[in-house]
Amino acid sequence: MLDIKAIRRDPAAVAQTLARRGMTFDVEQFTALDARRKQADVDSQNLQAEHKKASKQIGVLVGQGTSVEDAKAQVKETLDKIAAELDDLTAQAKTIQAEMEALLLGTPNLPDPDVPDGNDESANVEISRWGEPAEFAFEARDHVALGEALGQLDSETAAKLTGSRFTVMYRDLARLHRALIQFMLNLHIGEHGYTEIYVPYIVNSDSLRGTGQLPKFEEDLFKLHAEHDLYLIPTAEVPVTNIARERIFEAEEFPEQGLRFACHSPCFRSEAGSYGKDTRGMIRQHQFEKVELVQFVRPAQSDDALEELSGHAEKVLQRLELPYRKVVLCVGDLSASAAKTYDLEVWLPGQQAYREISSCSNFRDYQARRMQARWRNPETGKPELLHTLNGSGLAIGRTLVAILENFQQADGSIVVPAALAPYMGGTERIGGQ
RNA sequence: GGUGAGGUGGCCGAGUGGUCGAAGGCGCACGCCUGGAAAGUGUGUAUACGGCAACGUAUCGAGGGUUCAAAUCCCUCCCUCACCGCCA
Repeated sequence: MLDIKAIRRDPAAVAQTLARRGMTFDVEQFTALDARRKQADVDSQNLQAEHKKASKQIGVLVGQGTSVEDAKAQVKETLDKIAAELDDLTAQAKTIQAEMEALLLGTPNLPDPDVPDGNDESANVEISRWGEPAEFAFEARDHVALGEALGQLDSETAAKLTGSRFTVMYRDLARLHRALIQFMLNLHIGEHGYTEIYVPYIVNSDSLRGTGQLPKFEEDLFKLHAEHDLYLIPTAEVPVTNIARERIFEAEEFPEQGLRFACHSPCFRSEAGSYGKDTRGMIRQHQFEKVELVQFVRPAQSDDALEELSGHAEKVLQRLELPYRKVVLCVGDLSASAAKTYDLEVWLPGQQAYREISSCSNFRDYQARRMQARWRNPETGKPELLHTLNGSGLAIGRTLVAILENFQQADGSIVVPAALAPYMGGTERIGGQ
């Protein structure tokens, strides 16, 4: 949610910045609505004050010994006059208030000035590359062919159990999948200063509103058939970020470098609107695992924090010896809540392409304002909105895909990256022998 | 799942219809006292919105209702605790 005060200060500038996203922010509509809101507020509040005063007068009179009936009679005329208008005015004020709320909730974040223009991913700008895509002396296969040949990747059985876009894994592949989770968590908590956290995988609608999945993107979520609004999490970002919701961190519990949480969780996405996309293999599933990094930082720190956080995700790829590139998303590819996003794209020999494996974003105070996530600034003594960031560090399924494809051998076996050795119980190669 | 008791300010806790945004205490801040400290003592101490300000409005788990007036009464829901039942 944007700061309504900032919009008031310079609505044209806000409209101009949002126009970069291809979004029309109607300044006149906003200004008019805001003026109506304020007028309705003032009017109803004044009337309420009068009403309250008259009511209290009854109390005072009764306290002085007047009978209740007599006291009522004395102020009846005033009260009747007020009552005639009051309901109408407060209802009006509420409606306008709700309109404004809806407008703000539906308005996306302002992209940072250094985010490039563009309509879609083709306009994303590459920042760096790491590693060399391997040259194979044989025809590189994709992860589906490799996994099925090993007899360890089985989408057919998953389709029987549930449906499309699910996977069953066996033996070393299942273990490799688990090893990746352990490896990533240990790296982030051991070397990058993150606190490990475990959270619910089912959240309420307040949490989803806080991080921005609601109200606009309900169709991407799995909603539970329950009396109250409960959803499967689409990412650990939701529960982890929301631990700060409606909370004020005191300065001593909010260190200079901010709060960092690393969380492994399954993620559930309906993938509505992605029919036909990535239908083969494990790239786009309804259920996948991810290690998520979430940071709460002081506003002055969030620029640096994004660089650091994306660096933490990069470190995972480097340790796993997976070639990748880093891109900054253009405005058109930026999610609604984000001010700036780096994507890490890993090289997939099976597709001869770089594919997204991590997305690291600075949300500035956009999520924090929705959540009322604050810290007490010792300089002012006042609660102030903090900044939130998150990034995948990394998506497990896609990392598994990358390992299969990048470490494949001529005989179809897979060499296990050295970094995973401690987690694989001595297995250095999957398949072959 | 059943039964019972509860949810009030940073914390504890009083308040069962009327000058209650809320007694009292703790904590915290500042001052006095002191050579310094402790003790003592005085003052202050929630958040949001509107207003230059005085101040106004809202918030006593959430939502709805009754009433001139609700922390207080009624309804629905959520949560916590205790006991019982069931259970990975």
